[in-house]
Amino acid sequence: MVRRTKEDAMETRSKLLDAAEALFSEKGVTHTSMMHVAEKAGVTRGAIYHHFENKMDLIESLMGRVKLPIDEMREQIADGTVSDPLTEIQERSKGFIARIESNPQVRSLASILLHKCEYIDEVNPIKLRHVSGRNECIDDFEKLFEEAVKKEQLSATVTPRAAVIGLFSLVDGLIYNWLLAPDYFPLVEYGNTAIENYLNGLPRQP
Amino acid sequence: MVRRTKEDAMETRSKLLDAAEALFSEKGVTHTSMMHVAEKAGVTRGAIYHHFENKMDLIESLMGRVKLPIDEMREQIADGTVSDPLTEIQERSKGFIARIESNPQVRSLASILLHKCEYIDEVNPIKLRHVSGRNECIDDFEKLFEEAVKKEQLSATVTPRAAVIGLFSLVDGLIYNWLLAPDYFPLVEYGNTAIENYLNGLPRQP
DNA sequence: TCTTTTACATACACATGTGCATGATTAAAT
DNA sequence: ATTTAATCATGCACATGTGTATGTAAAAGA
Repeated sequence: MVRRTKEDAMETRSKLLDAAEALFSEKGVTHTSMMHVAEKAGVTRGAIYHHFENKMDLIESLMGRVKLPIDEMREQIADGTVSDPLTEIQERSKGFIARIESNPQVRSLASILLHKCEYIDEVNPIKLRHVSGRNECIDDFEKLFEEAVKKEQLSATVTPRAAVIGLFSLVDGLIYNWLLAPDYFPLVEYGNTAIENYLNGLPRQP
Repeated sequence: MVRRTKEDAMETRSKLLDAAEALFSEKGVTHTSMMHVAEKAGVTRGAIYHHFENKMDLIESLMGRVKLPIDEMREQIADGTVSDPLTEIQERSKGFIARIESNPQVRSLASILLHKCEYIDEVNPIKLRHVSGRNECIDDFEKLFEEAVKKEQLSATVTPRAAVIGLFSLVDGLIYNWLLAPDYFPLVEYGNTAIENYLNGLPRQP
């Protein structure tokens, strides 16, 4: 078979991305060759190099295909100020880990980001994808914490930035460890209580 | 030069391990070849294959050379029961991240474990090194939390295991994010307050 | 209908990495 | 003093991966 219809081409492209996603999250990025991806997708390497420039381009397309939880959060957070910033923070954090557990594709990408690739240098698109939207997201949450202090939900001694870093680290650590061994603990159950405990531990207004 | 003294041999072995450690944490494990290590150590590949069987053996020796913070904690925790388990937990957690920041070699290994290798399968010695002592360490901390409940420092509603998972995830996340961009936040300062906040948020005895 | 372009397959050239076998020289053992 | 064995260096065979150039048949366009 050669030169099928345009819809067929998009389908093979999707199959290639699916194959890459599965193989990357299973065997790691560097341990997966283009031939592995092609075989899994049922085509030859030529098909890959027609749709993508190289492995990096393939990875970028893979990452750009899904909206990660962090991107979704940013969109929701953008629309105006909230009345109860502290519970807003809590709900968004819980929704974050909930999406990791419920959505298999998001889980695969998170696994690739956290466990199946090596952060070698600054120009690594995987690393960029990981930290770019994240830093902006941290800024957004910092504003929420500032609001919480302003509304006297939290003590003025709370450093918003430090509070955000702690919260994000907690969420990251939960996901990191859960993906390492998903049977070891229930992510949403333990994660939700951990988030609650952390937020409850922040100094309140006397 | 060939066949030097036995002390010389141990020195070249050390140089090889040093070179591997530096290169692994800089360029990633899979992107570092045996020739790179040999060149950095000032020898040829033959020297490596004399001292180590293969890359995996080199990695294992690398990991076994230093005592990671988690190993140190386990030793200290073993000697008898403590009077104040909650502050014991807090001090150990703080000491953990403090050692990451202060000891460059520990920091390098942590960077390799968290960012510079791919967890491909179960027999990966790096992954084993990472999770083996860890699970036992979790068990130890679980006992400390049980003690804290028994001594009525914490409410009986606290699930010790969930509390440990949360604490470890927080510490892991802090280290993970800090190693990703050390200039982004002060690890010990933010980390200590985050740990305090988390522990303060655990339900207390009324 | 004819031409052009697309969507791949095939094949080649090249680079890189590994494992091992062998060689050379001297420390260590006898 | 002689033999043995350790410490590397050197070189070969092999495998794997990449990028690209070229071929091909059908879809798209004119």
